[in-house]
Amino acid sequence: MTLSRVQQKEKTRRLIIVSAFNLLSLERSYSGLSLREVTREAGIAANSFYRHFEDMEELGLTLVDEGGITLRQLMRKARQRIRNQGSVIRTSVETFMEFIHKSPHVFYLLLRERSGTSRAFRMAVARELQYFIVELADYIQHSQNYATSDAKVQAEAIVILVFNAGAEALDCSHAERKLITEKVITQLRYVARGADEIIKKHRSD
Amino acid sequence: MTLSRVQQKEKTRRLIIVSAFNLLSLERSYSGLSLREVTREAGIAANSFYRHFEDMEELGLTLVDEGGITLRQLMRKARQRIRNQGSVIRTSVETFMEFIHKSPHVFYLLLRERSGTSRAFRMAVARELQYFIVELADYIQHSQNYATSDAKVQAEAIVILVFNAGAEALDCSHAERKLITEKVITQLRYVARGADEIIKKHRSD
DNA sequence: ACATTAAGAGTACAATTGTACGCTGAAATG
DNA sequence: CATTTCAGCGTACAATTGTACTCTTAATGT
Repeated sequence: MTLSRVQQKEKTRRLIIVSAFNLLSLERSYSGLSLREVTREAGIAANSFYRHFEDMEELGLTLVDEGGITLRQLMRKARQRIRNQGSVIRTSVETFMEFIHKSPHVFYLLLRERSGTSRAFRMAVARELQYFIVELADYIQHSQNYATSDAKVQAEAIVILVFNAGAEALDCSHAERKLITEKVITQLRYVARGADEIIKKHRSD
Repeated sequence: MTLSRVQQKEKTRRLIIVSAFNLLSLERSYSGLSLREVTREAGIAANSFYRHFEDMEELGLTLVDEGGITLRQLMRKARQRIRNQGSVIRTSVETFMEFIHKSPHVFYLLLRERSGTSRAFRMAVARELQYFIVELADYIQHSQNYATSDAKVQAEAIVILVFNAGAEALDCSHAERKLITEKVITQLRYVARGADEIIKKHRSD
């Protein structure tokens, strides 16, 4: 069975994307990757890269987009779990930790490029996190009946704390991860409770 | 006036350190720096680098240490301000924002190497942040009379939120910075209030 | 005063990089 | 069937890299 030209091209494109992801690790960031390394990993000629991407930046932005999709799929799964069993905070955090464990390459990318040297990358990652924040803010707003802005400030704090806990977990053993998970859950409870107290108090003025 | 040999050496060493710091920017991370770039900036021969540092990693760790010292000096200043005028949260945040504005190069380094590709770097930055966290936890513990572990969890959340706000502020205009400052202050109040409620409640069980 | 030491410069080299150019073969088009 | 298109390859080249080696020169130890 022979592939059509567009099918073949798409296949190679996927190959490049997957190879780039595979090269990411704790010791290797996207910005530290060379074009040639990626093509070597993909098993294609260095020049063929240009048939698919303008340069490494374009590939990188594509990876961030793909990573974002993975992240949002996870988010939906978390919401489903919450409906089935309960505890919003615990379920969200545990789902996120599971994500880091299962798709570490995606997390390496988002974590590093979030504060990397390319403004385009930083903004791309920020945009992905915004999806996360907006969805969470929406949930908070409706379940707690807060103003939109209040809910968003709270949601942002939560996402940042979870994200950082994820980063911290990368360098740790499995046992330590459990501790980090419990710690961040406590922190999120502080945020949730504090927001509740302050917003409600302010309301009764 | 001629310098002694050790004085001259120290002077060159400082020159290398300062040059490396100067090369850091929003678009340029330490890991993206080459040994030759640093020596070029310093105006010395590439090989002379080795008279002072084993490799770029050793220089980098030195920079993190120096950055940490700058950060701790700032911390002391903040505590002094608090004694003089009041609001712990607001004063701390504003001092930190001022630090980012005045020593952006140091902040670039800490921000990026915190989640960089070198484990040694990550641990070095984590250690610097730990100083910050421990001091803050100490303050909280004594002023609020919490258990050590409770205070530390809270302090960690606060440091992470402030640090992230700093990172966010880098890409922003002066006006937007003000908004970010206010936002993080709100978030810290949530944490402080939530911790207070939960810990006190737990105590009365 | 002389011998030693060590900081710093200069040259050299192999590796690796991004990318320009031209070719090939097979799919698409007419 | 003849022609066009284009994904992928190979070669080539200039830049840049880290670092090994040797030389110079001036401060230091005796």
